[in-house]
Amino acid sequence: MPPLSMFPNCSPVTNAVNMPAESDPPYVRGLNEPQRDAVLTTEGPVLVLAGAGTGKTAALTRRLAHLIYTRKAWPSEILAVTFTNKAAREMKERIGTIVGDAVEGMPWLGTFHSIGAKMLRRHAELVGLQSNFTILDTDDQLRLLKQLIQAEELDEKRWPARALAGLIDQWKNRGLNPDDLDANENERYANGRGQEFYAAYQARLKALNACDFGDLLLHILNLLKTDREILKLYQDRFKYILVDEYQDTNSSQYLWLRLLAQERKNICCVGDDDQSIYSWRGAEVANILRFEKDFPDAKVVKLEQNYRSTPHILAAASALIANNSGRLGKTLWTEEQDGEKVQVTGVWDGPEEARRTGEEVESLQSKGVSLNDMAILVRAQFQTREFEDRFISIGMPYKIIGGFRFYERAEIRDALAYLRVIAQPADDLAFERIVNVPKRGLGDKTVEKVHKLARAQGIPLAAAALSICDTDELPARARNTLQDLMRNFARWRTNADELPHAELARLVLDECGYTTMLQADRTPEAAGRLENLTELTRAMEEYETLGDFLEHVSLVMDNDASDDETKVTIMTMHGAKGLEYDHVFCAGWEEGVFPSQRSLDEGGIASLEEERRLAYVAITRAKKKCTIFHAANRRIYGQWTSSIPSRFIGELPPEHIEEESSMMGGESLWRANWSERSDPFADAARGSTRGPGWKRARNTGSFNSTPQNIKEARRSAVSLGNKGRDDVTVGMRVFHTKFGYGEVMEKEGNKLEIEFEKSGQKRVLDSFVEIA
DNA sequence: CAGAGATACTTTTTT
DNA sequence: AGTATCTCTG
Repeated sequence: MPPLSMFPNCSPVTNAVNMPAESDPPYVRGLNEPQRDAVLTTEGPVLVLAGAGTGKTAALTRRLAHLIYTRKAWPSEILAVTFTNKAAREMKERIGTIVGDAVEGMPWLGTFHSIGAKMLRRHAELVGLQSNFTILDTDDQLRLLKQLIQAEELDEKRWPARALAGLIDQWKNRGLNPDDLDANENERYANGRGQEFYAAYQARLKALNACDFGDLLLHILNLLKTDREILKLYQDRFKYILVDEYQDTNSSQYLWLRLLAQERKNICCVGDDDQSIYSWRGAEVANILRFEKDFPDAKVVKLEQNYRSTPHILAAASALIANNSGRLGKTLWTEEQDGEKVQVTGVWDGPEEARRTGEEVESLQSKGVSLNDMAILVRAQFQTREFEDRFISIGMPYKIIGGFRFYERAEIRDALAYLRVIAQPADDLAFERIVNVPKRGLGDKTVEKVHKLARAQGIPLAAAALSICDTDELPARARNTLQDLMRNFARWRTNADELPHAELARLVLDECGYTTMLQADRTPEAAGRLENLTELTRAMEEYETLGDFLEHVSLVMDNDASDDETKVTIMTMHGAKGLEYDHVFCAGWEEGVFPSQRSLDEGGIASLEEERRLAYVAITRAKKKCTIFHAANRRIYGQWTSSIPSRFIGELPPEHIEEESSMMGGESLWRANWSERSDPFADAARGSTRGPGWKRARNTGSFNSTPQNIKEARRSAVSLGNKGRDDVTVGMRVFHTKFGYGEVMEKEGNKLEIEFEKSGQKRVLDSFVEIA
């Protein structure tokens, strides 16, 4: 690849028109044929099917650079949508290295949501909002819905706010307004009151001058659909449209794109159906198929040469994903030759998994591999804990991506709530959040009265609070406190005009007693909370206005603390999409964990296939080596459960993997561990519903060699505890065929810790000993 | 009204 | 197991 720095800041050339299209501009050098196509086919619809590690981002950024460089469009005339803010940032950076400062003028590069927010601020009044509307996060949203449900005196147990939130989200993702719901959809909440609640929620949002994530898409979609002028405005503006991770777009986003691209049809979508892992969030892989229907003359480019992984890794991933049906079908290949096989390691339990991973990480580190080149991928957030514990105890630097985000912490949200009330007195949710934080004696009773007044007069809570102070409605004490608070807010609002907002934040935190409260707090977390607040005010300094900052907070809530230290990364597989590491450790590949129990219970085959795509994504993150762990025992919901290896392990071709079990007795022990728990239906079902994975496992005699059907596997993964036998007790002398005589030191379920006379202390299964 | 204690519930995955 | 929310009591 030629150094692009040879063309530093290459500003758009003036004679771009004369530039022969076939000559090689600097930014296409080093690209393969399909990549070149993807970059240079600027006119008309283009669909790029890009397999994992095929240089998709390179092609994408260069395409953008090409458009700018050849002056086909100003940076401000390109709509470029990415899936995450991080991806947007990276793309901006990479384009910057090609076209220099021109990238600064790319206002329309971002996620659908951030672009939606930007548009909505301009046209807010058209949907009944003011342009300084608040973007609610899930927490606010949930509280709001709870209030609605309570107001209707619905049984919250039967109709949880969460469920309603999920439905509304779904509807918005599908581009459905309350009026668009059919009877079927309506029936999905509170016996046919779905529409009613959805509409009430929307009305409430409007009153609060707020919108949720889904609204950022839906409001704009509505505008594009109904307002010809607006549609025209954006159709004219966006000469070129570029969409990354197209397989993860939902209906709403798809409809956006179709409307916007209708006129010029210069739309380029890049995606990989095999990496679609967000259907639970409304993403529709079918959008890829729809693309070719809507744009029949679309040029389809397939990127299939993989530059990332070794052949073994690639082969393993390809074989795995081949188990899915209805794929568009790509054949990834690589010019690389050697490389290590994918390692599959069975361990006893979760802690051992973490220990082994730690050891491998240390060993790699001692060989000179940077911690930054290693990652541990898990299915669900709770799995990170085991690793965190272990890494702390061995002093291994690590970072956990995802999990609680900075702006989701209570103290941060409290601080922001204060600022929100200052910036927007109508923000009831924020007001409610902090009215009694820190505790100032304004409890439920007081708040309820304020609420009542607010509802009666149709005014915001803050306004109601103000006027209730003029009455004798409240006891003197509460009234004085509330009055004080409201005076404070009035003063802070004046301060807001004079002080930089970071200063204002510090002042408010001090004066409202929040700082004092934390200082008085003796719990170990308090110090960290104070630090977080300092960090918050520091971060605020980077933004022009409070509004800018708040927008950043609601939309760009990722917090990769920019630390320069090298650390091992621990994150979910979802979080790993789009990333790559030399060494990848995949943890917890067990039935019930991965594929997750939920996907097995509900969602059927489609959901299982999504899990498989997730597995595919995980494996293809690895450049040099991929290690997969599965544990025989794991604590789930605080309960020890035994589980069997994930079916996905069985789907990996034997010639590309290397299997290992850390347990003595190897496979026989595995078998023993769960063959005992016989399922009454196991015999009947045996051999009938077995997937391809099991077939292979049986032939090669790996650990999961006892025939099991899927149903049984599910059971054992979740509902079977380790009761153990009760005729063996601590202190008893027992005999083990391999280790001889010994004394039971500890008993935990069906596991025994035994001090053997000859072989020392071992951990064995109770079924393997007999009473001596 | 606040703190203690009981009890229910949790774990996908994210903008 | 841990937390988060609800209920009771001072």
